[in-house]
Order: sequence, then structure tokens, then C-alpha cells
Amino acid sequence: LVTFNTLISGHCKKGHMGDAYKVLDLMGKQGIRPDVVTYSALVNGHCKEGRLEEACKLFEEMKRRGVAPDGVLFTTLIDGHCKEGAIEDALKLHDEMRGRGIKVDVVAYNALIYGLCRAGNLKKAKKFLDGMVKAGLVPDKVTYTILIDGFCKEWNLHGALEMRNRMIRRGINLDSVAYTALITGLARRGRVVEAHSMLHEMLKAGFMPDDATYTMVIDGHCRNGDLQRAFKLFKEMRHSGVVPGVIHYNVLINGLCKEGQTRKANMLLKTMIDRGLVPDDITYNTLIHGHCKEKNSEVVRKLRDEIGLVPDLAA
RNA sequence: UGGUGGGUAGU
Repeated sequence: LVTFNTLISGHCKKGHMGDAYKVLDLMGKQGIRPDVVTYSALVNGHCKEGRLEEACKLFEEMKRRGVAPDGVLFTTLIDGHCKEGAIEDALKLHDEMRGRGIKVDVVAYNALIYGLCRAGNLKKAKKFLDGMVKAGLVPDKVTYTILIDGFCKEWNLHGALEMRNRMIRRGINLDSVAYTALITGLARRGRVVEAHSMLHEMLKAGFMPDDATYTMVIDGHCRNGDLQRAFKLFKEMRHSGVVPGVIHYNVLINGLCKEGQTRKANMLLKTMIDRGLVPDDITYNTLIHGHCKEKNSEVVRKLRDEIGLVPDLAA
């Protein structure tokens, strides 16, 4: 059973649901009945590919077959619904879970808080935070990071910073993900100076900013029209061991385009290709957008012919 | 053996 479950979970994580079902079939032929772990892996796979109906169908099928759902399976479903924006259904699942006497752990609360944040209901998200504490649970760094990010996305930096303080008061240190969530909030708000100093604070605290952290500080400088600092940081980040990736180039190309420096943007595109990076659809859309604004549709055609980039529908 | 957090374009 464990062997089959391991295989099924592997296929589901890769998004190869067809293969997962082949293994399930094989498993049945061996006379082994899928258990709650098998179903969780499959349900998770369907959730991650955005097929909630399939996930729910399996869930119902499992119950019909007399397999009892547990907390992990409920959390999987709750998270799947939250990510599709179906927060009301996620809350119903939460009720069903409690009705069955299944305990709601930190991971389940985190999934719900994430969903509430995505729905823009920060008030209720905070209530759930209080609720989990009252239930005797200890919010962890994921809980707080979700809330920091949630407040940032609502442009409520005050709320985000409050969450950071609550986190620290609980003796939880910010890690690089939490820092980046905050830095993102600051950078998008045009508060790059603070974002940049937070990057230094992070280094002092012993956390290595990673590619995402640098992306946002570089992007912040670009949004401020300060390409000098953006490029300077782009060079500096190598010293932190961060290898420039497609996203970093995309951010810089976008910055150049926004400043009307489309020729330099093209040069940067060539540079990234020379360095062995593969531009993605965002690179192309960014360039097309920039060139169209400059009424350079000829250049767009040239980029397509010379570099062979294919615009997608959005472009 | 299964579940939760951060980054770029357009929309």
C-alpha cells in the first residue's frame, strides 16, 4: 500500500494524473484498496491542476466506499478551494471537519487564513488567528507570513508590520520568505529605500536574500525610475550567490521599457540569451508592450524573426 | 506514503 501510495503521490506532484490513475488501477488489480492517503494524494493532484470538481468527486467516492476522511484530506480540499477563490466552500469544509470531530491543526488554519486573505477578508483572517490561539494552537511562521503578505496585498503596510511585530513577540524570527513578503509590500508601495534597508537588515539577521528578494528590491528601484540602483543591485546580488535568472532580466527589461529605453531593453534580451537563459512569455509580453507604446511594431516583428520568440495570446 | 507561506508583463 505504501509503495503504491508513494508512486501515486509522485505522479500527482508532477501533475501526471493519468499515470497516477494507471497506478491506482494496477493497485486495484493487486487487490489493494486505496486508503485515505491514496485519496489525499489524488485529491491534491486535482486541486493543483485546478480541477476542483474532480477533487470533490473523488472525495464523495471515497466516503461512499467507507473510507473515513481525516484532517490532512480536509486541509487539502480546503486549500484547493481557497486557491480557486471558493472561500465559502472552504469554510463549509471547515465546518464539516469540525462536525466530524476532526481536529483543525495549524496547517488547516493556515490554509483557511490564506484563503481569507486572498478573498480580501483580512478582518476574518485575523479572527481566525485569534481563534487558533484560543483553540490552544501556536501560530507559526507560515501563519504570520500569510498575514503579512495578505496585508501587503491589500496595501495595508501598517497591518503587515503589526503582524511582523506580533510574530517577533512570539519569539518567531522572520525567515527569508517573510522578509521577502514585507519587502515586496514596501517596494510596490514605492518605499524602496525601506525595502532596500530591510534587505540589509535581513543580511544582518543572518538570512540570505534569495532570487525572489532581489527581484523585488530591483523592481522597486525600477518602479522609482532609478535604473542605476536597479542595475547596481543586479550586479551586487551575484556576491550573495544569487545567479541572475529570467525573472531578474524581465524586471530590468520592464524597467527599461517603462523609461522608454526600448533599445537597451533589446540589448538586455540579447544578453540574457547569450548567457543561456530562455526568455519566457512574460519577457516577450513586456517587450511587446514597451515597443507598442513607442509605436515600434517593426521592432517587434524583427524580434520575432531574428530571435524566434512566439507571442502568446496576451501579447 | 498524503495537506499550508514570498518575486516580474498583460488582464
